[in-house]
Amino acid sequence: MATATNTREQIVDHAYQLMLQRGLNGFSYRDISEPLGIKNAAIHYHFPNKMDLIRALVDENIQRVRRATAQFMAEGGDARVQLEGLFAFAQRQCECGRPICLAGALAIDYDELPEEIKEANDRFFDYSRKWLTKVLQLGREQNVFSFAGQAEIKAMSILATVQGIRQMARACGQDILEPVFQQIRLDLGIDPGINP
Amino acid sequence: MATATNTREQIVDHAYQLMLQRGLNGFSYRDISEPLGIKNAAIHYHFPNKMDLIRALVDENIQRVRRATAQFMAEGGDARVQLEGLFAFAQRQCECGRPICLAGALAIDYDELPEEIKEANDRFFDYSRKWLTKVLQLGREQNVFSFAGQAEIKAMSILATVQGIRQMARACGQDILEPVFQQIRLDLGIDPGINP
DNA sequence: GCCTATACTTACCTATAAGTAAGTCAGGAA
DNA sequence: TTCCTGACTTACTTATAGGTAAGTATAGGC
Repeated sequence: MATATNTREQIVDHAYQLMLQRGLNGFSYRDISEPLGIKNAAIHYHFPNKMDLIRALVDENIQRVRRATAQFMAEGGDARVQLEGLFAFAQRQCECGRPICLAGALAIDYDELPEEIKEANDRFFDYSRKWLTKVLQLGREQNVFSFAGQAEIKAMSILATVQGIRQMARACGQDILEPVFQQIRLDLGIDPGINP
Repeated sequence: MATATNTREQIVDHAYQLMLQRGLNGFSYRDISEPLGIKNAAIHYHFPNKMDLIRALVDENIQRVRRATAQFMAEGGDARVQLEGLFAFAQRQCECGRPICLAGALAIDYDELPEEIKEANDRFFDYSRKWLTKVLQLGREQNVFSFAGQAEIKAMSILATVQGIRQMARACGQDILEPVFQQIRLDLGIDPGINP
């Protein structure tokens, strides 16, 4: 049928939004099927059980970050632009009602997840850390970042800060994002006068 | 009855643990009543509905942080000791199966919460931020911390980092905590040779 | 010894969750 | 033209959730 892939995509889209706003146990198949005007069983047709659906969200999540960073990972580039990309992404997600990221949302339900989903989610963290490590290493070489310690640990630390502030934005509002991003820039010794 | 307050406390204890491990919608009254050898209705007796129970957890959370920091907030003290207290607390919580903090766990379920619980939870964030801001300000005056920007924003940034890394510890294991805490120390220019 | 409040248990209710088996129906291949 | 496959719907099942009303046992005050 012509709408086949379309329905599947719409299910994933809705599930993604619901997952980020309410968590794994905070939404049901009805929350997806009703707004789409389909039946619950239609979701079961595409995703036999809920974990199959969650698996699709995790895969989607990995693909998105890979797409967004593919060029940099292959060819390198301006470190500051990459870092600003991370900030802008978090900002946009907040604005469209997705303050908390998928990997963060799944952390709460972690021991409910089957092993393969844990592994897939871990790959998202691994990839993100590798990307930001490369950004920081290059930025140091380009003399636009300055920080103490290993790039890999600094990368974990910045990812944690972004993760944490997105979580806190739910309570405090998204206005806290930009000041904290500015603090990260300050801590990286970024000269505000020089734009990339 | 002699066991009255005891039962109530045990309910709160179990609920606290379950809330942190599975999130608001990830545990049921049965998960509390069964291990305690009581009936679901006994929980309803103490907490007429689930939100009353959650409210008790949030109150408990605020009281704990106030107790832990009361002396410093009244009289001041060594800034490094306070900061290490935060790190040690996070470390201990991870070790006893509570990687994610209550306020963070509730962030996922935020729009499900009644207004009064949101406000109570916000007070936890506010209080934590005020405490850490004071720690950073004093540390700067004591010449043991050095950082760029406002103490209040730096405080938010550090709280976010701790919050975020605790979330990530669920996936990556608690071994990532200490390196990231060390990064926070480095970023604060803490001299590792001088112990408080 | 009776009374009352506290701290429960027993026995229910209703709603909703995830999931399934069987049927429908359109469109393309043989 | 028939038949098969993909994409569903209809109509169910079973389990569990949160919640309630009425009853019970015990301790302490009078």
